[in-house]
Amino acid sequence: MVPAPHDQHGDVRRLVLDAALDIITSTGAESLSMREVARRAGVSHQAPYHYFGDRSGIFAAISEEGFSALAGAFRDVDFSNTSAAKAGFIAYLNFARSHVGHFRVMFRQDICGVTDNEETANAASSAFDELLQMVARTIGSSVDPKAAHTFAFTMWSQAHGLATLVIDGPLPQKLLPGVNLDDQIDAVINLCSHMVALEAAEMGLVPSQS
Amino acid sequence: MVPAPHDQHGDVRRLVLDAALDIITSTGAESLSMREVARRAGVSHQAPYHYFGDRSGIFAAISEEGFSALAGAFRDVDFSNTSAAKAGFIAYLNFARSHVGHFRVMFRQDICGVTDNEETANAASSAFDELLQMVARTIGSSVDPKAAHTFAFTMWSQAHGLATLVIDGPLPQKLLPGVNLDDQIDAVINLCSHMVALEAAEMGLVPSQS
DNA sequence: CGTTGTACTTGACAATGTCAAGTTGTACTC
DNA sequence: GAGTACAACTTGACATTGTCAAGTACAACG
Repeated sequence: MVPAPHDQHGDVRRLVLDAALDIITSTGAESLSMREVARRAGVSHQAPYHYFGDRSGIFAAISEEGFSALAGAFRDVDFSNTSAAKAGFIAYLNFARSHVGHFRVMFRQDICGVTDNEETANAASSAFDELLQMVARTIGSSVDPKAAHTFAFTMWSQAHGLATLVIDGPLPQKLLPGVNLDDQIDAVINLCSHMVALEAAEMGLVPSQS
Repeated sequence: MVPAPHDQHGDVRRLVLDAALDIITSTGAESLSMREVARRAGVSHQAPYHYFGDRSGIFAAISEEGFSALAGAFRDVDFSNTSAAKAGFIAYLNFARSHVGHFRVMFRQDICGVTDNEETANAASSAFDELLQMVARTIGSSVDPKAAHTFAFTMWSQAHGLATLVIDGPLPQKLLPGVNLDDQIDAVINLCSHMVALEAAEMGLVPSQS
């Protein structure tokens, strides 16, 4: 299901995907209608089906794209100025906030279809691998895999929960008066990073940094 | 829009709500069709509209119910055996896993409608208040409100991220071989609680407990 | 006994998801 | 260079959906 081999005029697949992302970003994934997507992409109402099979095919493609981009974002993190943990949190939040459409879809396997698309699964796996490497940077690589996994799930939960509550959840409405969203996010990230550093230090593997 | 004043035969409102929750729990919120709900509840295809106005009205009602139940779950937490933090994490996860239908809806204001239903907002507020109390139990009540808020958002993010990744996300597929889901969840909760306790201890407000 | 209001139901219609069957153009063979 | 094959669409059709409008039934109140 790779892009067409001979695509002469404008890449319809991309047009469709971008139209879908637009809709998802502005009105959410549930409101995505195949016909509306087609209309925005300027093609017939069946063209999207040609490329993606059905709605969940579009979601699966978006999900794959999202996980690839997330893996890339992790890979490009600059660890020189802060702890690996903090840099990771920031990268995750930046990704979520700049890829709202992708983010809203990629963790929802209920809408990506049970047809757990292989490419999507691969993209998700490589993002997870990057996460594990970030964890290794934080707690060292000599820890046993079980503990490393638990640590990874924990950091992932922290970042993911924050991103979710910011994007779709009620966090922005719960801000204390006078505190703006960006500052609040920073504060939470700092606290998370600090807690992670304390834990890592207690594990005796790396010195507390940050 | 409280339940009808004189409801003689079986409570249709409840039937509709339960049918909706069934569908959401098993196939997700997007696949909820008003007509299917009506069919399952054994009423005409317009009965749900009478009570809820439209789709988002049903979601708002479910959301309200969910936040009330969550506030109740927080209120009923037994703090005698563990730290407040750990008890809170456990309560949150238990709630999410036993109320999948509610949980899938309540944090998605995109589908609950912009008509931010007042009752829903109140229910959400009281759940958040309970959370703040739990935080006060953890870090003491003498901390300034800004720091307490940040702490609350942080713990909420941890719990919420974990719950989300477990219920709709890919966490269950990323388990190490030989580790089961419940044990992994426990391990993450333990780590989170420990980190929170370390942080609280460092803040010098309460002794590290757990 | 008439009025009012709630709790629905029935009917209708435009829009949607999706199947089936065209149409067009490129590519490759013989 | 005619024929075949195949990708990349389009057009048409149909059951199903969300939602508006109008009806019916029945308790409560005066």
